[in-house]
Amino acid sequence: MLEPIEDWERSDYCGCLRIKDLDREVTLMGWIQSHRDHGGVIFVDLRDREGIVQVVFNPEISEESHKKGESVRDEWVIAVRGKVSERSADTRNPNLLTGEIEVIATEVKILNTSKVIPFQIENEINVDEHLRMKHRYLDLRRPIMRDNIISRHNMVAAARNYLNLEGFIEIETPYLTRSTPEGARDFLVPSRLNEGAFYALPQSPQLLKQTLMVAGFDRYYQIVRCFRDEDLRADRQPEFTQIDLEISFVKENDVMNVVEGMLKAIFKETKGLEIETPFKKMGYEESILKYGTDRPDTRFGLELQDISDIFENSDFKVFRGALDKGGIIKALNIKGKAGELSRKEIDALTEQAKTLGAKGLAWIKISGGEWQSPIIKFFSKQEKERLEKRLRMEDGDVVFFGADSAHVVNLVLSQLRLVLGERLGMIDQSIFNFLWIEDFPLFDYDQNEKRYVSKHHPFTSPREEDIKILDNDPAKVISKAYDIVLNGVEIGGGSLRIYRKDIQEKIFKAIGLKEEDAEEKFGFLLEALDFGAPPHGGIALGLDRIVMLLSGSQSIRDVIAFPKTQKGSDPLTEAPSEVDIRQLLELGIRADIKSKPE
RNA sequence: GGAGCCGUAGUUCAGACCGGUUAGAACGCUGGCCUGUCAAGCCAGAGGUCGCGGGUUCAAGUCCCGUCGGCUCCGCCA
Repeated sequence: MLEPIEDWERSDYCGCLRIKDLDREVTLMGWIQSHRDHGGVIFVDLRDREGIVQVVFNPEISEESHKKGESVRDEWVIAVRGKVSERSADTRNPNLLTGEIEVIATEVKILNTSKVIPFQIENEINVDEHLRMKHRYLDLRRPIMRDNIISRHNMVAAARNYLNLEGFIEIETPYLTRSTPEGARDFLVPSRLNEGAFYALPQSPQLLKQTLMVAGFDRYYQIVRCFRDEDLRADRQPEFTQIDLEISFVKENDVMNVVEGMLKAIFKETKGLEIETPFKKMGYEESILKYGTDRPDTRFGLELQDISDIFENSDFKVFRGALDKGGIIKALNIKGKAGELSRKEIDALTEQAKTLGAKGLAWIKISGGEWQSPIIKFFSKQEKERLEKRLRMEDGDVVFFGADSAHVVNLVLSQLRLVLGERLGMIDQSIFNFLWIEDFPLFDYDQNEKRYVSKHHPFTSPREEDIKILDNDPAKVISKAYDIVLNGVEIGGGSLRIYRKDIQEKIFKAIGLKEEDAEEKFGFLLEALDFGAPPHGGIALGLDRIVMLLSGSQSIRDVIAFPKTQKGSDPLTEAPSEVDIRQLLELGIRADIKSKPE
């Protein structure tokens, strides 16, 4: 039944045929999207990567082709020769780009069959993701997935094109590199030639791209895979792709200009969208204050307000207690939406807040001039007045409160802000809202390890004016780092780097890295800094996340051809897998192998 | 490491709260009819290790314990 392709050559993509191709003899090859057998005439929707066209099998045109048309099933692969003809007015399909025409089959070859597919090849499916991944070759046949992958390709092409024209040189850095156990957990690769030693897959090419600056390649980029052995999320995979770049002899704005130009080109070329540059900028402190996060979604307002001062001497134990423990109190006023939020819904939000570590979620609802709230009875008259004035509370408002450590309050209220923004339809889904966050503190204090740690990474330059307080007031030091945020998603981060050895050593000292440890881990960089390192800076953009936002996908997995599940496994290849004991012996590695029959 | 939701025909789900006859529906699949459909239609039919293991019970898809897997989130992600 199956026939070889022989000398048949495809003349067109199914999805590309139009009325302009009328009367042409074409040869198509593709998959059967659906077949409709009317006993006489048979219709087949033939699909390839460009789309679908209707093929007609008419026994009066070709008895043999019609017979084959009767036998075919969904997802079989066929080749069709036939003539492009115009559909009559009443049989046109406006839902298909090819809907004005159809191909009348004169000759057919069945190239391959298919088992019955486990899920439909169409956009709107609701199928377990494990099943989709196990049959990824089918999942990727779905138009929406195909478009995501193609859109990703177009985006990379646009980025390369822009950077090439701007004088950047793409340079590859090794994937087998050295473990530097600062930051994320490394994926390790045992070295056979050096028993007991390991390579690490790079978390980013950070140190090597800085080395390239010292080498004089003053404008570098790379579309590069990075690896981090941490837990997965909807927007986090253990291997992901960055648009990584680094430039010598620049200031923050120069890097930002390149990124803005590149994103402008990408959106123009892949979406036909004009995005406005330069992007808005916001200081880290302002972002935390108003939005409770360093990646605010600024497509809508709904800002948080710090009201700690109002309750400094309050009798309300919950609020006062939070303050006494060094915490804060913040409020979120949902203007005029009291009618839209039921008590039941507020209770559900409270439960949600608890999963984030809050002890509860206080609220006040104003309706008919009445303040309804389980906590209002604990407020003094003065507190009520100051609250009303500060939050501009009016009839119809709902106010939510967070009182806890700054971390919990910001986490809970920033989440609540997003949930309510979405729920109440305050977000314009058609907008792409870019924002730079700058003036990050250089360090965070790690409570567990009782030491300062780099907020960005230890090669980030502090502001010149802060170098003198590095030793005695590290918490106050501001860095020359910048993050770029799109619709509340961090899509990239970068900084001006340290290019002087003495300052780099000071930073290592500030984060408690001993001289000999610094020497062992980063000795090559420190030495390079001693051989004429130019001032330089750069950024890394998360390619997968940008494609995710650009395509309106809910998960990064939908823009990666072969992603991993939350457990880091791949249902298609069944990676990771156990390995042969002989492989381990060669590597000088012992492991607890669960015995597994052949 | 922790929290939540989910797992029943090929697929998506109902059945579970309140244990009891032969586990249902839709789509898909198979066969038949059908010359203008495009989510084709009509008729007939097949299809189940209720994720897995253990427990309670006269009796478990349903209750209990454990475990595996998928998703979301916290921690983690310099």
